[in-house]
Amino acid sequence: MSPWAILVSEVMLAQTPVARVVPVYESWLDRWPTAPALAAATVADALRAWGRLGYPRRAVRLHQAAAAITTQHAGQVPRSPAALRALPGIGEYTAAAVGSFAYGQRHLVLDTNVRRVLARVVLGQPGSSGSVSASERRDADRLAPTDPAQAVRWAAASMELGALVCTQRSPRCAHCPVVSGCRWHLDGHPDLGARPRLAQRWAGSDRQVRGLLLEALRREPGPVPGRALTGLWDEPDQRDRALAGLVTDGLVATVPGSDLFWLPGEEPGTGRSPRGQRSVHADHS
DNA sequence: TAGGCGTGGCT
DNA sequence: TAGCCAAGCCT
Repeated sequence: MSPWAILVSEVMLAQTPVARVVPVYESWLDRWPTAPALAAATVADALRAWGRLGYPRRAVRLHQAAAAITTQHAGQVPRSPAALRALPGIGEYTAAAVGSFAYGQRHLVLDTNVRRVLARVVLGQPGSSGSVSASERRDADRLAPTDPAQAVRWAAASMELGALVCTQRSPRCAHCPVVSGCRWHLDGHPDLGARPRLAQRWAGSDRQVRGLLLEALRREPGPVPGRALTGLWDEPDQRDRALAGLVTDGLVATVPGSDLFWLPGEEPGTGRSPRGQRSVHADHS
């Protein structure tokens, strides 16, 4: 796998089950095998190829990252954590994962699975929450091998352990290779309360409306009148709010007052490079 | 820093 | 059935 392929996989796998990622990932890399290839496409192309993976802003940010890689790094995914971290949509975890799995560097790859494993084994707690703490980094740094190649293996192994064995709801302790040293298991699986985060209501949420609107725009080849979107949701205020949010987030383009909406990159009109017809958001960036 | 951000399978 | 859950990032 190329560093670009690894970067794409990490972005897609964030918050999305691997089984759903695989087909999109394969067709995506088949179409855009390098960052410059994606950068040459439109955001609309990226959003349609993203399909129903969810969190479509990831597709927009991946497109932005591809552009930055093309213009600022000669088309090559950067190696340094700082440069990776500076790319749109690349946070601490993804930068560490790309540095590790693409370039063989030693990093603390603290995704939700690794953090849960460490919380249970080291602290005897059912899980972790919030942002990564200094003590979590100390524990991870103490446990990870010093040698970079071994540290990469350790990172991959600890992620797998959390994803397949030390799972959130039904941990398979009988099959766990480190159960004998797991403080949480030895303590009898205490449930120290601390609910991670209350699940947000889905039905009737702005997220649901955004999903409906974007799905409709993905299906259309070009600009769509706002009135064509009204039938998708019966509360006009919420529909307008959701649409405005999509524009703000760079997922939808429009011209203020025009009542036309489209996926960024497929501007209506003359067909010439339409400077003034980018999204409202882009005009201020 | 808590909350917003999609989607669909699983229990 | 209605939550719960899945390799985060950003503001």
